[in-house]
Amino acid sequence: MCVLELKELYELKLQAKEPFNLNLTLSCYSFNWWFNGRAGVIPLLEEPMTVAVVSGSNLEVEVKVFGVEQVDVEKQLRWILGLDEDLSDFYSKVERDPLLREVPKTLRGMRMRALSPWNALLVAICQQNASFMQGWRMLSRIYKLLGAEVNVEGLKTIIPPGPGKLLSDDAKVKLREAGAGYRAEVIVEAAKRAREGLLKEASSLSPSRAEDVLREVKGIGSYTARLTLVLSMRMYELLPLDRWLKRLAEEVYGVEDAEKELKARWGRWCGLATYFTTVVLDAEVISEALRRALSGEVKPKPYVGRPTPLTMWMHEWR
DNA sequence: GTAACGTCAGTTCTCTGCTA
DNA sequence: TAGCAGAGAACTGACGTTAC
Repeated sequence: MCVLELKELYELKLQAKEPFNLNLTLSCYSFNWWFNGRAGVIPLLEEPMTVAVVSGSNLEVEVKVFGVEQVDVEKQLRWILGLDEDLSDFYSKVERDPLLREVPKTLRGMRMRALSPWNALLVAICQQNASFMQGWRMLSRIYKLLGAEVNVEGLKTIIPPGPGKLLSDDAKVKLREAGAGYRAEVIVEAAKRAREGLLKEASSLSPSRAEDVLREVKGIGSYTARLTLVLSMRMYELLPLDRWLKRLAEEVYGVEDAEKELKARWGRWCGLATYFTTVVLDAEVISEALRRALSGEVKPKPYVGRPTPLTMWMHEWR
C-alpha cells in the first residue's frame, strides 16, 4: 500500500455546546490509526482526500485541515463530533436506568462520533452475525487491505475505502481475506447501490422510510439498516435491536417484549442509548454482559488486554 | 497440532395461523 | 381460498474450547 502525504491547508477552532468531553468522543470506537490518546484523525472526504486532525481541550477544539480544500469543513466537523448536540433530555431519561445510569456521570459530555453513511453501512454489515471482537477485527482488516494509508503531521492513518474501491476487481478476494465471509457479497452489493445514490436517497427520507430503502439491498435487514442510520445520520429514534440487546433488556428489565420496553424507556433516544449500552458494558459477550448488568457493574472498565469500545485505540489490531 | 463441536448472531426462507 | 403477519428453522462464518 503506498502512503500518501497530505498537505496542511489551514487551522480553525471550534466551540462545543457544554458539557463536552473531546477525549471520550474521540476515543470511542476508534482504531489506533484514528486516535492516539491526544489527537484524533477524522476523514472528511475520500475523493479528493481531505482529513482533519482534532485535538485541544473540552472548551475549545483545535482543528488542522489537510488535503484538498472544500466547503463546509466546519459544518461537517460540528456534525461529526456532535458539537451542537444537547443531551440534557437524554441524561434525565437515563439517570435512573439500571443499564445507563452511569452515562450522565462517568461519560458526561461524550458524544457519538458520526461516520459517513457508507462507512457506517460497512461497519453495520461487519457487525452482522459476529461478536464485538470478530466484527471489529474484520473491519480493521478491510481497512488495512482496501483503505488508503495517509501521513498527516507524522501521524500514520488509514482512510476507509469508499464504495468505488469495493467495486474493484480484487475487492471480493480481499474482503474474503479479511474474514468477511458471506458478508463480502453483501458489501459489494451495497457498494453498487451506494454508487447509484442509495445512501443519498436515504438521507433525505424519514427514519422509517430510510430504513425501508436500505432494506431493499439483499443481505441488509432491520438491524443493519437502523445501525447505519444511527451511526451516520443520528436518527436516534431508530432502535437497532440485536440478540445481545434483546436478551439484555429482557433479563435486566424483566420483560418479554424488549423492543416495546426499550422504546417506552428511551423514546427518541433509542439509537444513542443502544450505542451507550455497548460502551458501559464494554461490549462483553452476552453471558458476561448479563452478569455485570444484573450485579450493577455498568461502568466501563480500563484496558486490560481486551479491547472495548473505549479502549480499542490502545489495542494492536492484526 | 488439529479436528470436532458448540456458541454467537443476522438474514432468509418456510410453515402456520388468522382474517376477509 | 387467498393474502398477510408472525414464528421458528436453516443457513452463514468466525472463534473458543475440548478431545485426541
